[in-house]
Amino acid sequence: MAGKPEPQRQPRPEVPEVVVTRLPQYVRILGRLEQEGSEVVSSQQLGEKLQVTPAQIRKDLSYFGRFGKQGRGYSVRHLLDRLREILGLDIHWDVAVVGVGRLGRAIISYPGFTPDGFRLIAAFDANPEVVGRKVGGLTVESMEKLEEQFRIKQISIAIVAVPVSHTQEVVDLLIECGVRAIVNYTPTSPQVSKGVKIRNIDPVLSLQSMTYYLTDPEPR
Amino acid sequence: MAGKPEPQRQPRPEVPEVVVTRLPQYVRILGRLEQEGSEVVSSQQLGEKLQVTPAQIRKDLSYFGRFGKQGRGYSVRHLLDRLREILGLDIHWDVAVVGVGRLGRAIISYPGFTPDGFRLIAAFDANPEVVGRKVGGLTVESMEKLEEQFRIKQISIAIVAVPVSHTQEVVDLLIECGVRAIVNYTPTSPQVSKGVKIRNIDPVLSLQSMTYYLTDPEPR
DNA sequence: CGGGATTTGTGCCAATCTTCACAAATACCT
DNA sequence: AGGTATTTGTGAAGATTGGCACAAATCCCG
Repeated sequence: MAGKPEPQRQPRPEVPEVVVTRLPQYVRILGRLEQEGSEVVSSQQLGEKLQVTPAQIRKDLSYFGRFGKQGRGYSVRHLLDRLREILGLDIHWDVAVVGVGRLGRAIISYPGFTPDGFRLIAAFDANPEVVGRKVGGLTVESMEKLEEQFRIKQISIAIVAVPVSHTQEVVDLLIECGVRAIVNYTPTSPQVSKGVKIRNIDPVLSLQSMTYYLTDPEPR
Repeated sequence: MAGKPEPQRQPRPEVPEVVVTRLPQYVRILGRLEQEGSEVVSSQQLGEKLQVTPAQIRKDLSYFGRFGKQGRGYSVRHLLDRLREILGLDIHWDVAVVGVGRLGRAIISYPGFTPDGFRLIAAFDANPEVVGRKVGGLTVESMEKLEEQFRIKQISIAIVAVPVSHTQEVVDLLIECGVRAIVNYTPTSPQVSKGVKIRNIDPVLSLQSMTYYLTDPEPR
């Protein structure tokens, strides 16, 4: 009756969010190390590449298990596999873009954006002049189709690049359609219900916070 | 001898970096409030718009002075002016882009990127086929011209969008040329010397950390 | 095969950051 | 004018996060 055993995911310990945000960085470095042919790496070496203390890396990893070997370090291949599994990067994710203005088009067209494991499968826009156009291999659909498409295709990740004035409204709609993860490119911080994750990509805020230090006489 | 009095900047208290990163968000909201015609706002109201506790806002502001009035709140206009001053947003900043590939072009062409007070004034690329081309009103210059241009024009902010393999090298060069603030669009975390600020814009990391929660049975 | 060198995982402490809670000041209402 | 309702600024408590330092395990070399 029961099919092949599901890839058994570990039960979830209580993990601080900061820790989770660091894991993809570890994955990235480990990926590069693997490509370079490294088989083993220590928390020391990893820390140097990431500007993080070795203790932090070990502590972070310890939330999920014991992956290293004393006196030796971590198997690059093994740790990479485990971390991908933990992050859910071992399965494929479908992603849709909402808002196909200048910014949306740039996101869709930029090849480096969708990393392994993510696939852009739909794009939506409210502007009738944009609907129907092909952008980077995708045909832009109307907002009316959004709900149906998200439900049919079970899309749980959305990228939002609509005008500021419509952001909250669109975010609400997406959540309503079952989306649980949103990358928000608009210069706003939309409110999301519990259980929904949102990440704001906001280069302007970055710029504006750095100028604080530029006006400072003494370097910090 | 002495010219007109310099706009006297306050002496700098010891301010946690997280606080500084929140200030631009306050500025943004205050800007919108001002446009809407609000004259006064309380930490309570500000907090609701930003999903932050009122206490945090008051504490953040208290690092820089006393801007509010008990029983009333903050003058939108006045607080906005003070924060802009504190962040150095009351003066103009010249910015240059290094790396004019797909991503660099998108950044340069996207009108929403450069907010008030920032101006893109130069672009550089190593590829001879790109050098000399016009992109969004800028003529791309060769990397050989970079040092001279940065020094002559006293550019202290750079946006980096070069290939991963050249990132550290370019960052080192920029710092050498006097740059003290860098917005890095490459998927790496370059090392910078003390006194130099860098902000990494890395949507892929955002995506990859959210999937952790998507694989979780219980919503967090 | 034995001893020194590495390196992990973690208990514990330190540092940082957030929130509480309240006195003091102001506004508003009757 | 007096009394109630707001709202700030902040000291202190609380929560979170980061780092030290060491026992235990493993490796490596002669």
